[in-house]
Amino acid sequence: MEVLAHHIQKFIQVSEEELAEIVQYFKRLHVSKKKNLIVEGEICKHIYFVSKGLLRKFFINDKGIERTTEFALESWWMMDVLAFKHTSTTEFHIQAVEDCEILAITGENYKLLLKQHPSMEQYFRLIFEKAYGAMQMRIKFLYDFSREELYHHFRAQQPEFLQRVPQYLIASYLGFTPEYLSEIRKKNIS
Amino acid sequence: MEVLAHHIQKFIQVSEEELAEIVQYFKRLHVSKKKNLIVEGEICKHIYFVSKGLLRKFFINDKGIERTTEFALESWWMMDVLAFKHTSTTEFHIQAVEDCEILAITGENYKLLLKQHPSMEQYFRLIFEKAYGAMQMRIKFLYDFSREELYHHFRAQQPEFLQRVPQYLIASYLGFTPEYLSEIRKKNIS
DNA sequence: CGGAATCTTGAAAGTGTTCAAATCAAGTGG
DNA sequence: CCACTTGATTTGAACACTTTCAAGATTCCG
Repeated sequence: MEVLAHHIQKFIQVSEEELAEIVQYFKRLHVSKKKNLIVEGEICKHIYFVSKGLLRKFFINDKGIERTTEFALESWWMMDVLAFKHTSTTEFHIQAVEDCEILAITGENYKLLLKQHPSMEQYFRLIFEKAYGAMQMRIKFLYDFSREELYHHFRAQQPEFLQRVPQYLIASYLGFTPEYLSEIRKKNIS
Repeated sequence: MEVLAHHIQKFIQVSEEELAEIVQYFKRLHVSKKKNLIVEGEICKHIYFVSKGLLRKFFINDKGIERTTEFALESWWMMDVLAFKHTSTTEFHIQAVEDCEILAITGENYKLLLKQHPSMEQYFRLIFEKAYGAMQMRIKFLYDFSREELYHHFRAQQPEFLQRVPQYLIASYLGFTPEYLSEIRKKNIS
């Protein structure tokens, strides 16, 4: 819970007492490597905060191939926002890449939390502003770079993932095949 | 201003009096076709609400080609969130595709508005939630579909744009060349 | 040690781009 | 209202980037 509490304090001013109340809306989950928090077709009842470990979000296309759309590590939020907002079925899987400690909050508790603690409106406004901003830049990169350039950019900007995530998931995230990643790496034996 | 007022009321409960105060934080702009609201390299001082017309956001890549990353029509917000948050230079241009009526708010007024009218925290939290959700789905489509499929999907989901936006901008938005769009269209003379 | 999962290799096939030129459409000034 | 100029769309051939498939090499884990 301390990781979340600390994260909230980075964004808004809130007393220790209120913070103690806030974190009680969350429940703690342990998820071991390769286990799913939610799978395609299920009603999306929670959003997740990573206090330890690394999650990925992916879907399976009509050829049966997994495409990873997001990673989340410590202090990142992970969710299917739209499915959560509407309490509808998700098209995604959320899976642990490493053993994880997760804080989860249900839709009901989310609404209650925002009602009882209006300063959390500001916290989530800031979180979503930031997440939206990151997505706008991500779209730009997807439009600007070739697959090979995406790899070099990812490698330069987020080297921690290369340490913690197997190659075939990196390829899945960058939108190409493991074979092609292998080829790119061969060219840059540096 | 009515368009914005109406939009706010769709998301939060707010009295007519407060609404009247809220809209005063915005200034009204007329932007004629092909004119820019902001260009690459400028400090991003505003976010924009489209009350009439159609905007696009684009950048220019190293080959000098424009890539359109977003469109916005009536009642949509348009912004470079990150540059706005940090009052930094933007990498984007925001341009009118048609003659537009725009409501703009500065960073200072945005902060003031949120401070004076806390219910606007909720409004923007909901706006960003939704925008973030839309982006998550957009990323999924970009990962899931070929360029040709993206066109068919766009055509099916947002036909109003095909009416209002020239083909070369559609191509620019879908991430391919006008020539290729032409080829796709030829195959589907239906 | 053995088996499964991951990573690499290379050739053939596909998807989308580039370039140059032709056609079509639209707005402007006379 | 026509003629002209510019902007937008189409065509086709050659090329580049990325995938597919099938196989082999390597690493990880029980």
